[in-house]
Amino acid sequence: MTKSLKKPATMSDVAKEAGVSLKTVSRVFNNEKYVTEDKKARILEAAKTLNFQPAVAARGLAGGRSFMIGLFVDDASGDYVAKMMRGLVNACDATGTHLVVEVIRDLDDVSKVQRAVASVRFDGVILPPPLCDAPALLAFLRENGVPVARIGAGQALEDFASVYIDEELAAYKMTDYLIAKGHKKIGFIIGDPEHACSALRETGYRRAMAAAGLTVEDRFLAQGYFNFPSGRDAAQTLMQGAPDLTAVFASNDEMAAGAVDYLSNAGVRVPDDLSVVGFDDDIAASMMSPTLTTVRQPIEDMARQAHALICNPGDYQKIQHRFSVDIVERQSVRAV
Amino acid sequence: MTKSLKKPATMSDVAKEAGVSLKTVSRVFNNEKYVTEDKKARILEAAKTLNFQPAVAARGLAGGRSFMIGLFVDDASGDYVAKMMRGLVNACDATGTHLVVEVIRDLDDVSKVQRAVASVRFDGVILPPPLCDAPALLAFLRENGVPVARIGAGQALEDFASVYIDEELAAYKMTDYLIAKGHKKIGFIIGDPEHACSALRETGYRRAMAAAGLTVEDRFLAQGYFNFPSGRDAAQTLMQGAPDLTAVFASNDEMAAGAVDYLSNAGVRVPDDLSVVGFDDDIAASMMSPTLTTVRQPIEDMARQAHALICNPGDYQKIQHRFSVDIVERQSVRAV
DNA sequence: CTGAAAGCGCTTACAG
DNA sequence: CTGAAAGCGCTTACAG
Repeated sequence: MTKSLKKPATMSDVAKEAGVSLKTVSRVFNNEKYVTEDKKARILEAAKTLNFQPAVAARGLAGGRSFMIGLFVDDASGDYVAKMMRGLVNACDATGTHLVVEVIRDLDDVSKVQRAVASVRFDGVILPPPLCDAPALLAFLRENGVPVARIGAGQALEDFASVYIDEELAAYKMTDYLIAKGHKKIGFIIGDPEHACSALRETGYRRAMAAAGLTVEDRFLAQGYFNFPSGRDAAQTLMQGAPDLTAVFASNDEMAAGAVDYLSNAGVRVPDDLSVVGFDDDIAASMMSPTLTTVRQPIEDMARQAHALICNPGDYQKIQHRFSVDIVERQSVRAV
Repeated sequence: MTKSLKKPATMSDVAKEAGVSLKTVSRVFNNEKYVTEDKKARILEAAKTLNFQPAVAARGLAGGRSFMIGLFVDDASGDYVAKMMRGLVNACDATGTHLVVEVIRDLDDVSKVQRAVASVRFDGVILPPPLCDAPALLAFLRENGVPVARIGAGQALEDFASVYIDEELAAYKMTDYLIAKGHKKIGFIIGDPEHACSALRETGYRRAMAAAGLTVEDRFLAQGYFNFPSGRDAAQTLMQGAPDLTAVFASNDEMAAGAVDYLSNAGVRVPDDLSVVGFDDDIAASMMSPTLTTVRQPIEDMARQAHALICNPGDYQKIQHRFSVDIVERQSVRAV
């Protein structure tokens, strides 16, 4: 009736219990073929009664796989990271691999990455923005042969796996959506210049405006940094320079939320006086009021796919996986 | 000029390069004493030029430490998790240890935990709510001798390290704050019953009311589940049954945000018609409008401390570390 | 203060 | 289909 008291069972314990060799046990835990069903069953049963689970440390040392997937982020906060983590943890569970999170603040200093990589020997590393576009980091990982999957990268790179959306097209569509609603003077809040997607989304906005024959005046644009306060500030700038706008497209939801916050405090009603849209379908988008019309990108799925690209030994490089986006219509837009 | 091309350097490489034995190199990387400064310097230099970093897998196998800290959560979303992660990653960086995130959805099913623990052999595991109060999980970890640090646990447990705040006192203070502002009819939105803190916060609220000679009628209470929609629903329930309330204390910020959302859509102005306060100082608290008065608990610091309790070989058990809280005054309360 | 030996728990070739 | 041997890169006792 006593449970396992301290020392975890080892593969040899299982081998002995099942009356087979070490190697045979190893085979079943690695899904190799050539093991009779008979033995396999005995081994699995022995493993179960002994509560055996192969130790990743030993497997790593002997086999060259660490069973560790690195998620490198510049900041662990935010709904974007949370969504990636959900997708990744899920994929990890399904593959017997584990998610280790590393925060890399300085995109130009590779030393921390080098230490992490050298000590953990990740089976692969996931790089969300803005790390996915950091040249120094990418170069280091390439030189050291670390499998990489980039999420939401701004530009394609032949030798790295990548999952992404067409940022420019997405912004184009959203702008077009606003235009279809009758808006002509549409403002735009630019994202953090450090993120490659910022320029792409701006381009999409400009293209859509141009395609509709609408002019983009300088005063229609304001610089933000993908966070709430900068959205607030940008809205203020916009309202001062371009009070004639009927809609504002913030290039992410946090900024949109900041903008709406500023506006409501300034007595500008959304969407009655001004329509506002965002990008990401951040959790904040459904928690604010009015709820925010935004571009949804399937981050959780993208993360899962990124994990797959890393784990499948197939030529993971060269694999570029594009995801499509939807516009989620909520309450923050009004037709004019 | 060629950089490290593939195979990472090993400790033997460093030993050779520095002209010492393997063991001596090992000594300096483990901060053992008895190494002459002279040799130590040579070793460190050799390590640097070779870009050497001890492999955790090898260290783990030989030394019995995995250098992995497990963060077990029931859901990877939310600002609470983000804050913990920030504190933990920070502590990990400082100690050469790594953060592995595992999502445990079923609090009664130990099988997933058992698999993770057996394969990774965590140096320790961090348990935030509600996992920190899950009996089955705790029992398993105890039986297997896994060092544990609980964050925000509802009840003390002699044999597990714990960092926490006095939930009841915090809720008492917040209620008292509202009372000091002249409120007498104060509503309360109860948190998820699965979280031990929910009952404690409710008790704090009730005690403060009683201490002030105020009555808590049943209609002053509504059940929530610590998320936005449930806050919205609870506010509706409250407004229907107790339209005479002048303040509502939501036992976390997400519910408070949901409540405010419902209220503003229902034409109830916050704080003019009704004051609302929350708990946590979630990022949402400063992003909503009005900004939310709430209880701030130092989650990041608590997480760092939890990590320390696990890593310091001292009798980590028995160590119960209490943190204090502050009331953050913002815009959602009005004196009556 | 320093080092040679053994071994951690697996997987990798290699034989059969 | 199965197993015995060697070795992954470190740390642990143990000697000196």
